[in-house]
Amino acid sequence: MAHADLPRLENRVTFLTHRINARLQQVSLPVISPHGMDLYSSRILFALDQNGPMKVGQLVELMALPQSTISHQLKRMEKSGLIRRTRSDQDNRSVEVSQTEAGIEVTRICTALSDAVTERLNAAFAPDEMQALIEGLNRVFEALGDLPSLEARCEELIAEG
Amino acid sequence: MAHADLPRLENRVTFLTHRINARLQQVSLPVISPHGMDLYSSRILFALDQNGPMKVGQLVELMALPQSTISHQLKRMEKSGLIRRTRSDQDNRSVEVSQTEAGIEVTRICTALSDAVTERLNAAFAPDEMQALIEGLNRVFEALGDLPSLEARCEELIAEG
DNA sequence: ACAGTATGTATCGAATTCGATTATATTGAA
DNA sequence: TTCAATATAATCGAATTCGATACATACTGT
Repeated sequence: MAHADLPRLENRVTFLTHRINARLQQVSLPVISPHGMDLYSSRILFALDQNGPMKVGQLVELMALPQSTISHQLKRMEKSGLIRRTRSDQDNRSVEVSQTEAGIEVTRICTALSDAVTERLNAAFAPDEMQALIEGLNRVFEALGDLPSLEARCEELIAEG
Repeated sequence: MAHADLPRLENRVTFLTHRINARLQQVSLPVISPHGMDLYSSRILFALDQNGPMKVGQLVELMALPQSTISHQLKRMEKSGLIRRTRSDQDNRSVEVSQTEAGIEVTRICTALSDAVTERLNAAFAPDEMQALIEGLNRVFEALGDLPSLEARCEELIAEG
């Protein structure tokens, strides 16, 4: 419970993931921004390519981003001709998102980028290490899931001083 | 080399780190935004508290963000009275950043938040697992370091089709 | 000395993010 | 059937991000 056994900033998982994302951004933008893409839109295309058409809500869930952020991304992607948005027949509230021909073409870039990164990381880890890392990251994501109790604990720590 | 052995989006390290960051944002903002903080400024305060005064360039390095982003953050943090910026005596080009009294006070919130998250994650992992995870993430960060060759490999993959 | 280059930050402007709100469609209950 | 509650996505507006550029100081070789 003492403070002393808590790690320094550079050894905290969430700080490390921040740095990884920040650096990935620097690697990725030069490759994909010439095609009018960024990391978010790139992942959306990747997901559509992998899963087929998806509802907006599913993309929000997958990306774990605010709904308005996804909505804006999709609007831009539609405007630049990468995706189509069509209201579902079953439920007219929801919207189905699918790649256009142009989108499929651009997805090749996104896939290549992600594959290049994945190759690079696979080269830096033994297969079982990589597997453990992926499982660990999934567990981290899950552990962040119960937000209310985490906030509560936080208030507690603040009160403790 | 075949395509088939590359993992799905949900099992790629960089996508997992993205989701972790996105979810962390959702956990954190309710706690710190009432105090005028966000994750970036929170980490900057944490770093200053841990390391003492730092130069702007050191913060850029640590945070792995664009220099202009850090500069803007610091400007806002100075404006809201959390930090001081003073030009270095040794080198008048560089600027030393340090916490103010108010900044030290707010740091308690930032630390509590980070500690609450760290506690939560420590509870979800055995100590050696956590250690392996941290080392793995550091290795991921390093592996993303050699940007030119990564970009080159990417172009190669695009060309291959 | 001093031109040329390198280094360290700040600023500018366009694009993006995101909480709050609005718009629309569906469901359920009286 | 009617209408309140819920579900889904788009829009609005303020704040943030970030590449490009400007600016100021330090270094270097001649």
